[in-house]
Amino acid sequence: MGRGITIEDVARAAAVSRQTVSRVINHSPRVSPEARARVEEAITALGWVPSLAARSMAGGRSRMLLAVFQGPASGTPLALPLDQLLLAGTAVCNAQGYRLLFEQLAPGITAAAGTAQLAATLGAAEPDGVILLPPLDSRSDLGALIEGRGIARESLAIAGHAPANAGEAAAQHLAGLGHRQIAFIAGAADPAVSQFNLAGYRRVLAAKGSRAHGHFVAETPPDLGAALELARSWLAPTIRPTAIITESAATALVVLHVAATLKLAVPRDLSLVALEDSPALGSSRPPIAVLHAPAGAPFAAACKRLIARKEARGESPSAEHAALPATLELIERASLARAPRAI
Amino acid sequence: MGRGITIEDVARAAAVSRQTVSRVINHSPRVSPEARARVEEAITALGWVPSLAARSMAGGRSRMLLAVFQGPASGTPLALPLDQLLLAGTAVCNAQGYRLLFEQLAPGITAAAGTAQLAATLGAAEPDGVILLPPLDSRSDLGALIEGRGIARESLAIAGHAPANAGEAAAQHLAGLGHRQIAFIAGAADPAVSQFNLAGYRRVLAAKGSRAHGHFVAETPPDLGAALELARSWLAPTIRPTAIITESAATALVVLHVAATLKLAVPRDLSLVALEDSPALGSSRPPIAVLHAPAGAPFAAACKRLIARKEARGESPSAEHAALPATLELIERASLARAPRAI
DNA sequence: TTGAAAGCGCTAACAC
DNA sequence: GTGTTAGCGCTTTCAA
Repeated sequence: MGRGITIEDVARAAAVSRQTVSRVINHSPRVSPEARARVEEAITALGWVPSLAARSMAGGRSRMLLAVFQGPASGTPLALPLDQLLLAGTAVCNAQGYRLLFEQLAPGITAAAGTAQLAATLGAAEPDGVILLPPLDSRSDLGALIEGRGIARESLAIAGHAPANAGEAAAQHLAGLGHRQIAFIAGAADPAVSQFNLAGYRRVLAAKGSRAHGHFVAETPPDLGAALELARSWLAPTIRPTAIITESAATALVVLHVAATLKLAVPRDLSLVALEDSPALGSSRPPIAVLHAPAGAPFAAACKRLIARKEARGESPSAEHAALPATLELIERASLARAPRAI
Repeated sequence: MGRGITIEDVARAAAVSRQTVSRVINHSPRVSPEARARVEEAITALGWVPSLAARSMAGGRSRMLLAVFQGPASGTPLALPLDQLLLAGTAVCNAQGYRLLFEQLAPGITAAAGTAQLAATLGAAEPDGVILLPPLDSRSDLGALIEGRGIARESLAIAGHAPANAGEAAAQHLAGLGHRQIAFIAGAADPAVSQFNLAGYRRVLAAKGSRAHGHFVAETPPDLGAALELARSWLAPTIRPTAIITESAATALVVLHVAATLKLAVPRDLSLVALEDSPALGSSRPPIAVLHAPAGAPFAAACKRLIARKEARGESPSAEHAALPATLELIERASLARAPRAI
């Protein structure tokens, strides 16, 4: 039905010129209140929505952002929480009248072919801004290509690829609660990430003069059986951790279960933090706290910044493109408490 | 650098008119081989990529598909494997020169507001086709809105919302392997899905004359402790299931662990199938088979069909929009075997 | 087989 | 403040 309504129709209905309609939808101050009112009324009456394609052609702004990521090797699980990015990103973009497009660079693709693919997309879609997702954020050739076209760029660094260290932060937080006997159980999908977190954890304990990292560390992801045994062997003795950091959500649940069987109350006798979230952690008894890098928020922030740059007519494409600091988020849940007085 | 190359530049370089260039990129047969060759050479030489916006305006085809989904209520995990859809969808679309856009309808949004939001997006982006993702696939008002604009539509039905019943299929498969004592442990995020699977499972067992569904069924998702107990209580006795279906991946791992402690060999003494995949299932010993509805494939198929309809100049928007049958995929892994002779 | 003309719907300059 | 004039880069007629 509504197909075919143009700015012309709106202009006629409001008895103004197309330009005035254009000024209204572009928030130009140079429109009289009366005209503006008539135009807005006509717009809603007709249900008109300006065509992105037309605006793109005429205005030189596509109101479109492009997020580029590296596709997973076949069978490999994707390292990126794409759904979170999509959710957070589209929400921000849509709110500002922008669209967000995702572009997948084939996993095993050569540098040259990848550049070509991106170049093609840039040419076709003419995005107003591009976000390079890890591990592409470090590809300077892609960055150069983008900025060479005069397009704004942001690079997203997230957990594991990032300066922020969840292992360190978790240990720090627990130490702040008075804990000294803090354990760590690896379980990240990527061993490199585990090493990174582990190093951070060790740093904190060393700084606090604790030697728990000598006794209470599992460097490799345990399966269910191993995790059960491990937790039992740590928690049954009198000298035991008062807090445990687990990289995987599953292991956190195992620890919780073992604690329960040993009559250890969480969080009174044992604090628990996972470095990975999962719905199950929120519904366990008690729910288990999580410290992780929320990918959605920084991504949304990157989108916002790109849009702001365009809106501000700021023609500073190759300006700042600092990688976002990977901020960590602590989901406080009932599994955290101050350390018991003496241990 | 390359910014500003237009069809005009290519035409000049190839010593033809713009039309000829246009014909070449649109695969018109009415171009001489020589002209075509010159044009193609010029295109690659200049690195020209036709502007989507311009093509959209002039041609009436945006080469853009829109996937609409319902956003998750805050805190709620998304019911849709968005990343899989994104991966599979963009791959198919990009291969055909199309783009795929995702639109999120606010979760608690009213029907009217949802329609308005979709209408706005349809007007702005002018997609060539729209895919309604569950649970939006059943919203006839949205379907009508889309087709009213002359836009092709597909609706995707996936697991749980779909005719295909993973519980039934899993039971059927195990029965085909000779199993009669087949157990079922619920664990889907959505209880309605569990009910659905459970019903299917019961149907199969009843048809086979088995009464296992009287003894070996857990209707509510057990937590870790409950799952351990449950598995032990079922597997320790002489009369026990020879196969177990678990809805959650985590529970499958628990069962595997218990079986190991009881010296039951999987799959010799016990077959195992999960209705949810997870990387951990692939790396357990033995790896655990999965039967699930892969969302990516049917979604990609829907994209393909929408594109094909456009390419075929088939102006049959309100034509067939049959919901895709939710196909199930069995990932055969070493956890499946024929039932032991006697039990 | 090819080219010329005429837009698609909107915005950027300019006038008024 | 408002209208007018040109296009943006491509495809669609229609002629040749």
